[in-house]
Amino acid sequence: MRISALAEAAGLPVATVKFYLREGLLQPGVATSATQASYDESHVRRLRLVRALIGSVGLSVQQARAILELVDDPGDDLYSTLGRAVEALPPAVERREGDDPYPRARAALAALGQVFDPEYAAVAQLESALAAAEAAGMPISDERLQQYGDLLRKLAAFDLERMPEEPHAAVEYTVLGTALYEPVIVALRRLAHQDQAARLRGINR
Amino acid sequence: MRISALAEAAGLPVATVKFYLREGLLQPGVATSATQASYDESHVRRLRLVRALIGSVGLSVQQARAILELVDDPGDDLYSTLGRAVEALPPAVERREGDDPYPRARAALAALGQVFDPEYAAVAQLESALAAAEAAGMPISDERLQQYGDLLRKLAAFDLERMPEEPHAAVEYTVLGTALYEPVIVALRRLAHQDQAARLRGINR
DNA sequence: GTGATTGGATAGTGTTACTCTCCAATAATA
DNA sequence: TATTATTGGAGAGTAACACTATCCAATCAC
Repeated sequence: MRISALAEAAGLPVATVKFYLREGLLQPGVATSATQASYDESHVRRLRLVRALIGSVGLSVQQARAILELVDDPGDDLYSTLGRAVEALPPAVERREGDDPYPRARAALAALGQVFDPEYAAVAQLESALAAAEAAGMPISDERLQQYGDLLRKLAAFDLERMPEEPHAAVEYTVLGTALYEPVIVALRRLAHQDQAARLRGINR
Repeated sequence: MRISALAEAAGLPVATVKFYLREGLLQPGVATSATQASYDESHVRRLRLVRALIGSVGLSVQQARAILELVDDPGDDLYSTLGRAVEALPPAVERREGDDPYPRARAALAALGQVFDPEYAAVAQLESALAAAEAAGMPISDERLQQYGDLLRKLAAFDLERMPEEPHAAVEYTVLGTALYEPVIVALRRLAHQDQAARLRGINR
């Protein structure tokens, strides 16, 4: 399969496929001569993954590259690989210095009784999200935090139970599951709100 | 308060405050002369909200404007206001035509027994998220869908129970709650995964 | 009265994600 | 074999975005 066939199979312009090659998002094909390379199904699958990450999940090219590198070359520690994946995912936050750089997140996680590594980017992401809610005049109450925390721990437990045994598959599941399932969760939450609102509305009429 | 004091109070450059004024994200101050206007605490609060939406939640200026317009001028129907808010929030999806434009979402919501309006943007967002997971080779199983759906309905029920009575407050709660609490939920899910992974890791050693 | 600040308009900047153009080398077809 | 089409690779161009800077005459503060 040459590049034009690959582009067609993936439903993308050739120029875009070349761009992804240049950016290192797509592995090069096997060069068969100075001006020809051949591609296969694995390239088509990869392009679909790239489009899913960039188009649907909304990652930047840089973020997608970071995620793909982790999937391609996961290292041996699932724990630290997940850490690096979360750092690559939005929202981008800068790591802070000083004692107690994440007071809201620390308090929240302590209230939930969760263990956490302050280096893990999600801590800074939680801090930023809690600060934004507060700044906008809608702080998260302790009660809401407990409720959210409980439900999301259940959700995480479910995910972890279904993690594949084999290390490489486990990394792919964890990293891509984080990136790909979050939009599903957000959409389902919005729909659950509508479902509940519709029921209330039905009752009120 | 003049513009420079306002900018300082919000921790932003004057040029940026002017930019937000131009873009209609910040309500104009009271003009006291041809070259002077006065601002108050409400402008400071608004700027904090704008920065929360743009900086922390990651909305574009356009999306933030759409959300702020809904909060400022909510109309009388909470249901349709929430619909327009969700349309303004990422991920941006285009509405599709034809019969059964959202097959995956339709099937998923039918399996969950949820009522839904196909015009509601979250349906297209769910379709896109499910398609992305599928394209990337990690489709959402029925079992996972049930689990996610159940937990998120519980979460939505909690949110709805705490909705303020007063209509304007209810709209603000619903629209801003959707925009501001989603990042909290995503961060908490990531942290719940880490918590669970750390516990597993502890057991394995 | 004079230097600083203001609102308002316009233009410029850096980043991002493509998209286009060009080229000589090669492949496909007549 | 001749000729037309396509390729990989490199570079430049583009459109959108979120600011940021500059200018200006009108006003303000001292």
